[in-house]
Amino acid sequence: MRLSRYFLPTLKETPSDAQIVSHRYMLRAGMVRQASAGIYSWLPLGLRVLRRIEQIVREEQDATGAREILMPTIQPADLWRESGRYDDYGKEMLRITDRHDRDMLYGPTNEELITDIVRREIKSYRDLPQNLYHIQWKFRDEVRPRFGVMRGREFLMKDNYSFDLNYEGARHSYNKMFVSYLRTFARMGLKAIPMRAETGPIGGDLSHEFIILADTGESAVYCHKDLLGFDITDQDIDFDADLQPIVDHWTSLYAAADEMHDPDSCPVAKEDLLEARGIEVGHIFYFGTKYSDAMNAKVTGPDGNEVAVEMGSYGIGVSRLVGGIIEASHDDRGIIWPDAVAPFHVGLINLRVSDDACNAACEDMYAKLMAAGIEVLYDERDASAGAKFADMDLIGLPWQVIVGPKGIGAGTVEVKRRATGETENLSPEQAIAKLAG
RNA sequence: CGGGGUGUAGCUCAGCCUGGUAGAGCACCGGCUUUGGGAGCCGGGGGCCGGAGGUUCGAAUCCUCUCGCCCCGACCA
Repeated sequence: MRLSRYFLPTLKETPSDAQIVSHRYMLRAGMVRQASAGIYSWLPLGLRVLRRIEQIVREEQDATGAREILMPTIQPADLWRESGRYDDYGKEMLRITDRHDRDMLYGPTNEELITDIVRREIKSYRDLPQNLYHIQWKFRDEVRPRFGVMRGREFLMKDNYSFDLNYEGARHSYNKMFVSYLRTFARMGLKAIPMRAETGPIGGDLSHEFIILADTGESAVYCHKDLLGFDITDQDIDFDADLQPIVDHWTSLYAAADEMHDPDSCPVAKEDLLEARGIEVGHIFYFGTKYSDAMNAKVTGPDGNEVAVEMGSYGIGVSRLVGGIIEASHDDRGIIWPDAVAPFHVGLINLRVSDDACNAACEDMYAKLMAAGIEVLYDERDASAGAKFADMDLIGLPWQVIVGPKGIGAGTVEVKRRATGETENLSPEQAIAKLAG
């Protein structure tokens, strides 16, 4: 992509209403613009990151056997009256009336809709288990939106819902998501720690929040420091196998969010206890037959009797992750994208567009990088070197290739790793080989 | 929803206390010169000072009401 033909409105100065670092950088890097409190438009660079994250989530969901659907943003109020939540939800739910004076709402979540779909179509235990997900915009009319996209009113969320015949099946569905979430966040370059969460009226041990650590996290978290060394990426997972050992391993060490932590009864020795700030990026829980009972979602079991299906629901805050990743990965010059979610792999900087040799070298490099399947953002604007360096550091692409008259004379280009600042002078061929590898 | 703050050019802000008809830097447009970490000079465009009402000869400035946005708390993916 040629930068002069892209839409990347970067800001040199920090907009005054952005306080935390991810919000400031998302505005400055031209990723989003605010439409209203907690509601954002996504500009090209931000959208690319959002799509990257979404795709990783999608692939990891598919790998578990979950199936993607797409439910609407606007839902009829009647379904929520069935479950009893229309009155319970309060002002967080955005209520709308259509032209026929029917009560509608902008969905804050989708248990009612999915339960309605499943109860119509799933009649026999033979049709179970089932796990359906979608990635869709939600709206919760937060009293106080803040932190940019991390606590918006409108947000993109992956949510899915599992349906099983019995508790054992539901538990396996839950474990699948538990393991899947570990893999999903690890692929994004994040260290996410599962923590016991409040389970509400159902009780039991089947609710976990997945929290990434960042100094600016919104809540305090406490965990055994050895948890940071756990790794899920070094093993192949068979989602049909018993996943309980993996879950047991990850839950063997203490980890608790603020509201679940009691310093007096904490089993971890002080020197082993990590106190940090965290951002919740995922939440999974089992809720049994809460909705299937209320909404009459039953199947005929092997014994010929009807039973309410066992359900669980699982959420990942896709748009929140964009901010969360920045919180976890930045420096004082800008964003440092993990490779897996970076909007482009390489930023190519032409330091002197008025120089024929420099242009020719850049054009050649640009064409060859693209031919190698590498996503490149090519800064061929007629701007000062300093401005280009500053913008490229700000938008945080993993690699920079800097082409200027100095290097051209020596037959080299400069390859810089954004995260470390390390640079190497390489021939164009060596540079391409390095970036492709 | 309680408490606090803020609204002046695209952005960051000054001017307000002590009323006299709007400014700076950056950005933008034109020209020339520059060119390895947000360049220089010259010229230019852009603002019903969030909105409504009031006081006054006169309001960005004082008063009242209202709306937006931000921060702290309670609440939350």
